[in-house]
Amino acid sequence: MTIANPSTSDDLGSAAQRERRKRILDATYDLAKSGGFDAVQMRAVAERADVALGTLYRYFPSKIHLLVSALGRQFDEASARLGEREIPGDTQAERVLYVLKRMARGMQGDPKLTEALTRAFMFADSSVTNEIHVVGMAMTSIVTHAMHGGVPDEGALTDEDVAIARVIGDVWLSALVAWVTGRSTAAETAAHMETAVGLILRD
Amino acid sequence: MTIANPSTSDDLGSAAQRERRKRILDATYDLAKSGGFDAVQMRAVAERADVALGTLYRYFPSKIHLLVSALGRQFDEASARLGEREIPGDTQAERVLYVLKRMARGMQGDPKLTEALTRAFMFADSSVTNEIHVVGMAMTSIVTHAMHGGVPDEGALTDEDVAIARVIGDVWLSALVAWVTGRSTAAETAAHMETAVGLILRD
DNA sequence: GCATAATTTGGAACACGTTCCACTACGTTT
DNA sequence: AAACGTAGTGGAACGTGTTCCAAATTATGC
Repeated sequence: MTIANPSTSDDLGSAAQRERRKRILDATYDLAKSGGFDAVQMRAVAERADVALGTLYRYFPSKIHLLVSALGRQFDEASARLGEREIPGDTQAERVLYVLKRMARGMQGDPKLTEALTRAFMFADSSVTNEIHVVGMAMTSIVTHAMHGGVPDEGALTDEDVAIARVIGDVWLSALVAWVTGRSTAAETAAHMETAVGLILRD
Repeated sequence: MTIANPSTSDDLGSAAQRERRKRILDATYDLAKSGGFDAVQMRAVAERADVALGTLYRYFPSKIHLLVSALGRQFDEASARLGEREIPGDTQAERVLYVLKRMARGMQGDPKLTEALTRAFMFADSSVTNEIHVVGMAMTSIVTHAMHGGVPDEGALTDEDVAIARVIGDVWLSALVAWVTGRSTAAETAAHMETAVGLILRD
């Protein structure tokens, strides 16, 4: 018996499988967008994606895997969009804040979606390492890209740059959780990020 | 009809109620310590605390409230223990790292417990704001105490000190989540915290 | 085109968080 | 001491994530 795992194996399977996978992620996205974490119910996802429950679980072994995969797709897209353009701002801090604010705006426009994806990310255990890694890389790449002003000069990426980007990503994540769970407002979150970036990126 | 809520009301109720509350938190602690988040099952907590399931829910309206309250008790104790002593180290960075490492050691000694409490903390929504606040304050107070060298000179606590402490707390939390969920090792976590504190607390 | 393997389906079943209810025990007021 | 209200008990029941299975469907090798 071949053990196929369409969600993590490198080869993406047949066209029909790729199509199913996309339908599932789209359904997840829609449900998350309209009702948040709680609305992403496995039976509902399966029904909307027009697959059986068992099939859904074959593609994504848990609700968390499913949501984190959807988050990964989001971040990849955001990262690609931002990668195309120059980032305005004269200092690293300004550019990073520009990008973070931009992302924050996007997320605030879809609070339910953001809540669902963030919750899943925070709840993920080690079985979701691969999917998490995708998100972490995208986050780091977004921040380093902003630090370097949007010029794709990858040679200039030092270890310290990456370390800094990871620290900023950490603060961003904590702030996001606080916002998503209603413990802080969007304005407080923005102010907090300014403080943090100001501290970390003193030029 | 008086609406009693023994878990959040300021007055802690009768001695019997305080006793029940303690038994419940102790049971939570024991179960979390031996089996982590999944082992803290409401029926199991109720049974071990010798309380009916309905009573458990009267004291703590959800599993998350329960675990976050237990976490709050932990942090309060840690904060009190640390508050008594002078913190060794010549610079703010050294002292903060000393304290963080100390806490990390404690947490690594009880990985299951740490996993349960951290998971709950990250999953909490706005209905848990009060309990979360207790934890946040304890964390901030631990870090600022370390920054000031352990001398209880509260007058010196500036807004910036608090902001810095919060940023460090954010990084610490993200690192903790990564460690708890098996995405990074204890050593990586420690190194990451050194980087972050070094960046944030350049004297 | 057939035989065989792999995948998908539909749905039952289970686990655990949560809710609800009827009943009992207890402490307070009078 | 009697009546009343509040808290606690025991247990059934419900919702949703997850698992499992037999039957149907689809893909693959010959």
